[in-house]
Amino acid sequence: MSDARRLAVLRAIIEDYVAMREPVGSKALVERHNLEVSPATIRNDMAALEEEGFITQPHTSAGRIPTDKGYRVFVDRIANLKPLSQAERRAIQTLISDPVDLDDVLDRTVRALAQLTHQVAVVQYPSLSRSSVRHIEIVPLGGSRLLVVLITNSGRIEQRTVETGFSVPEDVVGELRARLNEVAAGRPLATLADRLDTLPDDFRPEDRDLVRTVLRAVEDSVAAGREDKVVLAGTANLARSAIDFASLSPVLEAIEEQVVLLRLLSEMADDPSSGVSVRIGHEHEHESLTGTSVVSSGYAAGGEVMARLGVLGPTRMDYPTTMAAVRAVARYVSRIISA
Amino acid sequence: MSDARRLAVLRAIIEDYVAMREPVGSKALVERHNLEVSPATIRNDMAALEEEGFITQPHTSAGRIPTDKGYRVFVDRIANLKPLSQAERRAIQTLISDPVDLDDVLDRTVRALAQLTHQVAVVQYPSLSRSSVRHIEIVPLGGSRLLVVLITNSGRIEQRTVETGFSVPEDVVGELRARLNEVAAGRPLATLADRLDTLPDDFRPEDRDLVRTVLRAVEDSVAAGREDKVVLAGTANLARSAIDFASLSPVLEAIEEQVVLLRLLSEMADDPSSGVSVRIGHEHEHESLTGTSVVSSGYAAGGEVMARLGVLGPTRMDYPTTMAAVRAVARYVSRIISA
DNA sequence: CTTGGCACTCGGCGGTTCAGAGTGCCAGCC
DNA sequence: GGCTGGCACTCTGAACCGCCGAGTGCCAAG
Repeated sequence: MSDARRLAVLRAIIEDYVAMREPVGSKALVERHNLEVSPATIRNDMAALEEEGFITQPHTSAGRIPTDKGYRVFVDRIANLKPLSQAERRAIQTLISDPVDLDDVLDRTVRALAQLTHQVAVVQYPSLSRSSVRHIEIVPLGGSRLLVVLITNSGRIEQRTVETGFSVPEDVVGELRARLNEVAAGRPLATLADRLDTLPDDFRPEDRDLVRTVLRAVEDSVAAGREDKVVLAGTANLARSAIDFASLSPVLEAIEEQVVLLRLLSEMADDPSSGVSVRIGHEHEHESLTGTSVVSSGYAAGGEVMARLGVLGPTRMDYPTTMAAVRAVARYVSRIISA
Repeated sequence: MSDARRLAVLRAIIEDYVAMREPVGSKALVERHNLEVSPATIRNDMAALEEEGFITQPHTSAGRIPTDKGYRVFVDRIANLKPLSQAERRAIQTLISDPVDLDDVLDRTVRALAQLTHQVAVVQYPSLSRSSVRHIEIVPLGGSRLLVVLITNSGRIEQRTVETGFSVPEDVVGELRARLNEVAAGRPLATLADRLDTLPDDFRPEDRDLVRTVLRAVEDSVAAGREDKVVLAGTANLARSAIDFASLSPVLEAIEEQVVLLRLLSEMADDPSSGVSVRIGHEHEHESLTGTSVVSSGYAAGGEVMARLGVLGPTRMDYPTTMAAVRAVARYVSRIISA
């Protein structure tokens, strides 16, 4: 038995199933793909493929559908990324052009991704702990409250209101700001926590408590649970792709619980050759998301990978196109952010 | 015919229909509510109510369901807001406690609202044009770019990167910041545009272009389409409440298209007595949202109404409870923000 | 190894039947 | 005049049935 043909059959089954959304039979297969053998031969191949666990029958006397394992070998060994059309490339550029700030970039990015893939798109904000300080700003809010604004090299801006316990004179704020930036600017946020104890020593004794309060606010931004943030788009695509109600609800819930999404993304590591990462169906740990695949890619700011973006869709999805779109968008947004 | 009883019948029909999600018949009605008349009598009342357009039959020989008009008189004349339970009040306070900033407040608020009402919740960010300047911050980003950060009295923070065309010395930035805040602080953003032409005159001639650039960035934040922003939660509740697929898709799309949501909210004005506003089914103009009602309320920062929050749900919803929840959350968030 | 033939399986579709819930109407009653 | 019980009628939804067709597995022959 030709091993190459069997893979061709698997490919054909997946392509047809993705397109038609219906179990595909041996006869339809030879008609729509020029396999140059008879249906009976295909049936033998199918039996073998089923034996190996790549395809399955919903019930006796129905066609075959791919299993998660089947999709996996399709992604790994059979399919190639399908290059984006000229129009699609232009669409990405148009959609993400002229952003006014980071929020805007990510918002447009996630929309572009949703539109391109017709699926639910997710974009993670650049990780704070992997960013460095561009500027720390301190703004008196009147009374004894200060607003601490942290601006990172990835363009992300975090703010915290802090209660100092006493009113801070304007000139002290000014000096504090100047000194703080002198010390912190350019420094990775992750290393700031280490110096939290020693940093105040550089300041006048009477200002040290104040410095500690401000630094704690900065550190707090990076603290667990605070630093991660995602934007979503394309939820409406769910209604189109889902077949039944039951499959829709758990996905909506996962989307709502952004923690789940974040865990999902952080579990993934890009394939070095394609630059994207794919989790198919039960490959991820979330029971309710069986039937859902994730295609994601890291994106970079200033050369270093900062966060991930990607899409969620039914395991029955067009992987080559989706993977290509995710990769293209990730590359483009990296360029924009690093600029 | 007793007019009071007819309203009681309408109330009973609505309550049962909301609870059971099925057309309700005359017999079931007398059994579940002590109306103290026979089913036949109720049938006469029902015929009259149908005549007036408050209820309708999906088909002959089925029970009755309320029409949008029926819900309307229910909300206006029959039902009272159902006070929240002690547990619910506590839930609101717990969910929205200890916010770190405005984003956090609104995020928690929208989640609380979704959880309380089991529906899709929407919270609009405080309107910029109704806010005033608390502080304008200018941060050099290196090269010829500046980051302009606008902080409003409602706690909202907007940022824009501007290209000055030349590198601006640190001390000019410092002076600019100081002078700008002197002039702008406390001033309503809406009036800032008016002074856009005259403001630069207060500065040194060589700095005026720079001032204009910065001011344009501020003004740009308030410009149409930029200033409106919403947060959403509870999308997963849709899957629970919707009966069929067709009713779900348009709502998801409207949610995606935040413009639609914003228009929807801005069309509404609070009833002075209850403090909330209700749009039922076709009462709003969006064809695809027939079948969807909106319950919303304005919320205030510092005494003035800044924006709206509310929920979207099926016309078949528990209005008394929903309205009470929306009102309670609006009041609570107003208190938090104004603090 | 491939192929045509063949018997078998099973889901989905259309048609039919049936019970139940609900209605409208009417005549009688208070 | 409004309320009520009785009655005939309507319509949906569930259950049932039988058939068609797509699809399979197996086998014997090429």
